[in-house]
Amino acid sequence: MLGEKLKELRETKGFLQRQVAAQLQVDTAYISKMEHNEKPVSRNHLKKLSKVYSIPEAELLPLWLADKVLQVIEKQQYGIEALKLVLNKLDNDKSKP
Amino acid sequence: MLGEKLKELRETKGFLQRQVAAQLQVDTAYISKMEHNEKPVSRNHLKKLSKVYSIPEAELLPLWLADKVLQVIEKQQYGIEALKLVLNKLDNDKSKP
DNA sequence: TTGACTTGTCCTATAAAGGGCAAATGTAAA
DNA sequence: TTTACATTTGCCCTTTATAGGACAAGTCAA
Repeated sequence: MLGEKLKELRETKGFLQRQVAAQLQVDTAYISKMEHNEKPVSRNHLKKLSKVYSIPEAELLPLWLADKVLQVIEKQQYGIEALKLVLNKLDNDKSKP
Repeated sequence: MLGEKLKELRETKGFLQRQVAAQLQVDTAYISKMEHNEKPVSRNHLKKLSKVYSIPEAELLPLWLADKVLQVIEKQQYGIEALKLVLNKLDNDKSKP
């Protein structure tokens, strides 16, 4: 999910991977993999990316987290049930902290 | 979430941690930690536990997965948003596989 | 051809899993 | 009020997995 967003941002801003790579001080292959969800994006890179693309980090963070969740449940049975359990629990914990 | 369930199961079956520990071939401290969510439960142990307590693994798996998800989003902002994004994506992917 | 991007392979460092041991604490009964 | 288990907690250790990243070679479009 994050990958697509990053690619889209880069393209609408008209940047080349080479340019973004320079800002993060990595090579272009690394950027390519981020945009294809083949490498996780570190919190640190996420922050830099939000600067490079001039958007609030808050716009990327949910996607970033979602990818991490996705990776936990992918190829696993009961993923949806698990997510619902978690949502319920969070809801529940909120009312009595 | 899983910990509480394991403890409850053990108690209603009237087992001691020592007995369960023997079945899994670990020490009682390890069982205690599982029941307090202080150590993750491996898939393998989960399977054994389902046998020890004579319940289908399917009764434990969602809780087990939920704990893993929880651990990803805990102490993180936008956890709920992320979960909702994931649920949407899964829903979406289902319709066009 | 050249420049942009992708893909595969490899390496290293760090973090987490899996687990033991000892000491502390809880608890019931003699 | 000791004794005897059951459980919990803290600390330690080793192994495995993953993150983070480089590099080379491949593909794709103009």
